[in-house]
Amino acid sequence: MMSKAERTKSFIIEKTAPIFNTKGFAGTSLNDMTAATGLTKGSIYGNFANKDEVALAVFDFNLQKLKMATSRAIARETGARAKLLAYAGCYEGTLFPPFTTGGCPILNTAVESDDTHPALREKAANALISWKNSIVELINEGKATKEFSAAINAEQFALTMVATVEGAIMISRTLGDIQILQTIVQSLKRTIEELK
Amino acid sequence: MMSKAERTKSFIIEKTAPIFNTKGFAGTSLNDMTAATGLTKGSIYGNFANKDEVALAVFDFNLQKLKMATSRAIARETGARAKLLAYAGCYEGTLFPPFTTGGCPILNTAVESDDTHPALREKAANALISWKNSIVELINEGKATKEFSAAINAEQFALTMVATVEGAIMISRTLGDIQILQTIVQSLKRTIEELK
Amino acid sequence: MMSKAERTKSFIIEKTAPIFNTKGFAGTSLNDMTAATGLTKGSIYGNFANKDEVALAVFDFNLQKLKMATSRAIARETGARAKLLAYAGCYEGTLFPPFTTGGCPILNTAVESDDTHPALREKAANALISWKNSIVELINEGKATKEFSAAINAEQFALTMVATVEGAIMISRTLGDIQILQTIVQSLKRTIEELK
Amino acid sequence: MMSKAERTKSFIIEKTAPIFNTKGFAGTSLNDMTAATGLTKGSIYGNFANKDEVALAVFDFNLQKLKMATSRAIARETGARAKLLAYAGCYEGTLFPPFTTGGCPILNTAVESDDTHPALREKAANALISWKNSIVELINEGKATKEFSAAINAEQFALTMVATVEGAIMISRTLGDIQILQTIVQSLKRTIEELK
DNA sequence: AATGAATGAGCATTCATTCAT
DNA sequence: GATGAATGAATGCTCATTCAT
Repeated sequence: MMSKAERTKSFIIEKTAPIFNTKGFAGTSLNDMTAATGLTKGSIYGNFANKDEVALAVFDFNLQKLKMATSRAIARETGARAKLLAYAGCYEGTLFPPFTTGGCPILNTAVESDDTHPALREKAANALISWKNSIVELINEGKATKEFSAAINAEQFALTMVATVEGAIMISRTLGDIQILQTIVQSLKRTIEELK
Repeated sequence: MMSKAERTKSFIIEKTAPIFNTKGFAGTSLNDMTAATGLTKGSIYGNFANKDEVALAVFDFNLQKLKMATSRAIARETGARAKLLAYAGCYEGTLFPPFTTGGCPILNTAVESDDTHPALREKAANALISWKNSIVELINEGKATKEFSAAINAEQFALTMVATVEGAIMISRTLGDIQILQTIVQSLKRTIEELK
Repeated sequence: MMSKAERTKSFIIEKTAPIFNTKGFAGTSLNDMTAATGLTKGSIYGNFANKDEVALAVFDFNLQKLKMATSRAIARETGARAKLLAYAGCYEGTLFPPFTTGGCPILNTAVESDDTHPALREKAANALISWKNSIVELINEGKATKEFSAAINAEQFALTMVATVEGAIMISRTLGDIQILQTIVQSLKRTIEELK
Repeated sequence: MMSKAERTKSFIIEKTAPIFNTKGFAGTSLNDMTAATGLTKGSIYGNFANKDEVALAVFDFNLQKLKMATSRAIARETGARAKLLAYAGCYEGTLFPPFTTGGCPILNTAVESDDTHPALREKAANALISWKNSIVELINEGKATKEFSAAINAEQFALTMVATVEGAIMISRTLGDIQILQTIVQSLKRTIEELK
């Protein structure tokens, strides 16, 4: 069972996660955090060493949510191609409210932190690598079952797929038009279907 | 010829552009701006109404630089396919120092501003649309000259291409590895070459 | 035998004494105190009403240590002059680590508290008076045994001696040079030797 | 003529000097400083980089005042012994309000900063050394004019004199009794008079 | 057109203290 | 008797902005 401290930490993380994902790390103030949680500054500092620690925990929380959504979507399918298609598809439903507020946390964190916040940047980098690796693995499984040709450059394909999805989310949110995300994902799905 | 005021405005824009693109709008302080220009706060406020106005002008400046680089790359080539390939290729050299500091200004601005700064968000949105439209136009030219099949969904292709490039820049910068941008752009180029 | 509560109180006093003497009353935080003792804030407040109470007890503890060192040094000698010389001499070994950390607690407390903390100021004042009085007593003993002339102004001599020792400690610690304390104490000893 | 900035800096220094000398560096808050000056925090930070810089400037200001008082007292006299006596005497009038609030700034700064604030500690150390040196110089002048024997250990005498005066101020202020300072200084004066 | 100086709201963080368990 | 968790006021400092000169 969870201790009081663990419960409060989780509570702070859950309540501040959408704010960090919307306003960014620098844009989220301690006042925003007390307003969202109803707690005092002292209480937040009693549970986390500083704002950085909260932000890092929030990133982990957001990432965990994302990973669970994708792995659930993949688990439903059988066959490497079907799993890959499910992978591509699940971002349409996942990265918009109410499931997620403020867009893709990996994208947001990566862009804000790359020149300014090394600890967050590294977390975003690891998330991107792990995402890419899980796609590479799916392709290798497909190669093993002869669904895919052994000639496919799995690394290159995976990187391109991740790039396309992230770029699609960015464009879609900037133009305020979910349709665009769907259009680009549809294009990605065709590429997967045609993969030999 | 430029008036004194116009010259000072340009000077402020040029000197602060790399800072805004690196630290973001919220992360760039008036102190950063006076340090970069050697001017006083009063002088900056004598030439711009507020920090927003500088940021908007800086975005226009960064975008203009980007557009000139791409249009120059395209002008060199003949034929729609060759121009499209040149388009894809030119980001490799353009979005890293010394030409650009801090990555792609459209991406950075879009991600920071989408939920927080409507005026900047709109500028980023317009830049994305105009970028996509110029690709659509190239494809339509290719259709006219029979280089490309009339069946191609130009809108979808253009959006996907922009998304892939922007995502590639993000991943590449987050992992601190230019090679990744090249890998993804290579994949994009093959798609363009195979376009029928 | 000591009760549990008394033992904990003593433990807190011993562990925080060097911190109070080094950082001062205002400069020592409850966090410093929990770090030094390994106890929680609640535990400290369970044994003392507040930070003031700890500081007052710490002063008594430091003073007690000092008094024991001087009375032991004096007890070893016979004759008023010899005892006076021993008195002057013992500060050289007493007021530096490991015996004492942070210098003379009377001096430190007096200077910090004189305008800001009446309760501590009074404790320091009493310590100075009692110190002076014990010197006056030694001189009077010397007068009784004809070691010293009855004409000596004992009060004035004692005050000057205390002032000189305290000033010497201050200079020595500020310049980071124990030699200075020895030089001044040597000068004081000569005055005592020449006392008629 | 003084610039506005220089005048404001001086104003801040003059108004906060008695507070720093009374409450100490750590005990003086920015709020104390705004209350004493009537200025805002922003204005103070526009004129000084941080609280440290104000404290250092305040120390210099206090020291300057002290030095002017002593050098004026010495200048009035002729002969090394007379100057030395004047030196000893002038502390009685100088280190109490209205001339000085909070006691001797060298003593206060030295005791507070020796283990906690290296920059202030060094300023206090330099002040002590310079004070001692000026006494050494007076003694050497007396040796040159045959007022004093060449056998006097000037260094030792000067250190003892500084120690005695500083200790006297401390005791006097802690007991809240100016008489004590006078008693000790009288004892010091007799030592000077008897100096051969 | 530019400067120097000021403002006051806001920032992240630390403080001594309390109290239910 | 001790703990873990919370409080809210205070800390030193930075912010974008203003305006008399």
